[in-house]
Amino acid sequence: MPRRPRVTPEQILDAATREFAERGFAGARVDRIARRAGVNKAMLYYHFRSKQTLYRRLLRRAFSQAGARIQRIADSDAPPFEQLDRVVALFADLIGEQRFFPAIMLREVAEGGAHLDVETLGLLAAVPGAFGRIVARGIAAGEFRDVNPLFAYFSMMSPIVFFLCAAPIRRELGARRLASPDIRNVAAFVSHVQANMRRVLAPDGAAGPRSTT
Amino acid sequence: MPRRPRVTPEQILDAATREFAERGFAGARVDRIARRAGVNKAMLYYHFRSKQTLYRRLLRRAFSQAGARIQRIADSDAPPFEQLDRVVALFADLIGEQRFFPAIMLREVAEGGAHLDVETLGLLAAVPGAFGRIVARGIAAGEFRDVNPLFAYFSMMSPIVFFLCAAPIRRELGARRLASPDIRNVAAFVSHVQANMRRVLAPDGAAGPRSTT
DNA sequence: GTCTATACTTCGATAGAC
DNA sequence: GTCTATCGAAGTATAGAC
Repeated sequence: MPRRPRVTPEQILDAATREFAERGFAGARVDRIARRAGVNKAMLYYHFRSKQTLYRRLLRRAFSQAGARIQRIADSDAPPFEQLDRVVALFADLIGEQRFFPAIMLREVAEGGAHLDVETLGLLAAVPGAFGRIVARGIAAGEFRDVNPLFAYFSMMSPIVFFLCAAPIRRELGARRLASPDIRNVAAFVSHVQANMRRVLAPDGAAGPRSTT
Repeated sequence: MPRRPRVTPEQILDAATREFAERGFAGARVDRIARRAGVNKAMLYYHFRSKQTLYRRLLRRAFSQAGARIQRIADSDAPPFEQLDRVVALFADLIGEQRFFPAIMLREVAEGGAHLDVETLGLLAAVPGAFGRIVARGIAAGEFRDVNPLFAYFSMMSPIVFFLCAAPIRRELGARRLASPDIRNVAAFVSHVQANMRRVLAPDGAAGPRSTT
């Protein structure tokens, strides 16, 4: 029975996520990823053919997880407005669990998806896809007003990702008294986005239901 | 009377904006910036001390312009909901004019502001600052409901920046039939965000005014 | 599977002539 | 102000022993 390797590829992916998040694809150093994961460079290249392979593998892992969990909400029999609240909270949770991943998303968007291959693109597309099904179902049920599901996706996801990623800059601005320092509260912002989305999707003339939490 | 230099520092800044947007700070190549601007590397280093100096200078230029133009809207005597519509449209316009800048913003946020010095941070902070004054004035006038102005800023700015930056990826997904290909319409998305913000800021019980355009 | 040592390349920055 | 040539540092990737 073979002994479990001391450092698993999984741990290398974790270290790489952090490095790519902090420095970007070009700025990431394979040396540093290896050191952070507790392996040497040769070991890393043994498990992953190249820096790019490593990068794509961690993207696929994160997109798969996110897509599956959103789809689970879509498949639940909760009413549309509750699914909406839940999916907003899920995004914040995902970021809490994978603290370094959203920065990678931001960079990849900025780069125009330069490092994405077809398989990774497919997994990425499943995320707005699953969200879109929630919105479409709400519209079909007459609970949501008729909006473009992809527009709704961007209106929901972008503020969450942006606000949470910008935490270090907001902290810096607060410390230097360039902005009010009291708005670091992530939970408050998540509630704000939930309230926004209820208003955005409420049918004309209705104020939309209050929080379901 | 001295002859105007063939290539002005201004042109170098433009070339650098594009290069930094496409490749990020670490991925940007000084050689390429020089070539794109039509100067040689030594000339570039003559005008700008280092890669980092160049980078900060272009950030300051863009933040100053954006901050000033938002403040101009805030200083106008247009009613709050119209100022809101205008500032959303302004963001889209700014991106149209400085097509490559938002990608730099996205990356800088992802990086936690690692390349920003105090002066640049100050100019950056003026952007949400000016927007916040529009919101605060609307709240004081009883036209907007009471929301955190910075929350409102992120709710407005993030979708615009994200959606426009993601255009290449959306195009790619459409071409590969991984997503519906028909949603490239920037103008439609801007209208969507304007409508969203009116709903977000409308006082409780009111549906908020219709479009003012 | 694990490691050390290193080959090969690229890049930021500068020297120094004009 | 403008240019050519180049230095030195740092990076990805691999060779080859164990």
